[in-house]
Amino acid sequence: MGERRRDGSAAGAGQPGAAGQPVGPAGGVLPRSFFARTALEVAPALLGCVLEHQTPDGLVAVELTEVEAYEGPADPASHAYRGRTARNEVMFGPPGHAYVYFTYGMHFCVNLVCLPAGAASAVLLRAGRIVAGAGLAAARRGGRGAPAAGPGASAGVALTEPSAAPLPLPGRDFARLASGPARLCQALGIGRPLNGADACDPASPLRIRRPAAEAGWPDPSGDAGARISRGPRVGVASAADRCWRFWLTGDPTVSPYRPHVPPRPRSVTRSSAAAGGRL
DNA sequence: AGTAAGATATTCT
DNA sequence: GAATATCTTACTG
Repeated sequence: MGERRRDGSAAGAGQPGAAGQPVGPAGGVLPRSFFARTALEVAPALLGCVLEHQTPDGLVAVELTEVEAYEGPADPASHAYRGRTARNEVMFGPPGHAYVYFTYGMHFCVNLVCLPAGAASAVLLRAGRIVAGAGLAAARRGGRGAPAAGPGASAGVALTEPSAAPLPLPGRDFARLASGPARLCQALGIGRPLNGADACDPASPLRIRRPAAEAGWPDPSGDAGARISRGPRVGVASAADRCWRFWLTGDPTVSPYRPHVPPRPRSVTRSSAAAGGRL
């Protein structure tokens, strides 16, 4: 299980046309019944599906390459582990909706809710390959050496010059556009306003579509199953033994696994220094 | 290559 | 006050 690849050599292979136009519509929107199962069942089935966000600036779509399942009360790593709060309320709602949360004071992450209303379960969308709107995605990401996103920079970025990041990007940069849950949100322009959006509604700005024509989907037990790997979730301290992270084997957009790193003892913060901390 | 530090919302102790 | 489902930049070898 812990197989992982870090090469980006094949990244350009799936890049959209030089004009950055959509390569073609994916399949129809996933039915709500698709999400009326446990996150553990939904997660691997989501791989290869297409998440798209329509805004006045344009459309950006990604094919999901990496996801993680989070169950509710039985999963110590889940936001729902300790019950309902203002933040995780959407997790307790009907399936197929987006649970967007803000973390580390800077980043957004997006989940898709599973199980019927009343139960809390969701799949975290960790990475994807851009299949439409790569130019817009790159502009949102700041072109390349994007300055660290300040609060509020992830969602309403001023796009004065979309051509600032012409395609094709170098393979490595293209692969990194949505490689990681916060990067994925930034590339798609997903922010707090989309919390609760119905991804199963074709009229919603945020939609989840089935693959255009994936052999073996949605039954991963066939040949397609060989392309899916699984391992422990990234960055979770508790329940690290649960292998609830799923990704497309060898895909360059999948972020390398990072075990949870316990925070270093903070040396001297402003507040502690002001309080008279020694050094 | 790897390691360190910073930004700081939300929740829990 | 401390931890967290993160990412970027700056530094060292």
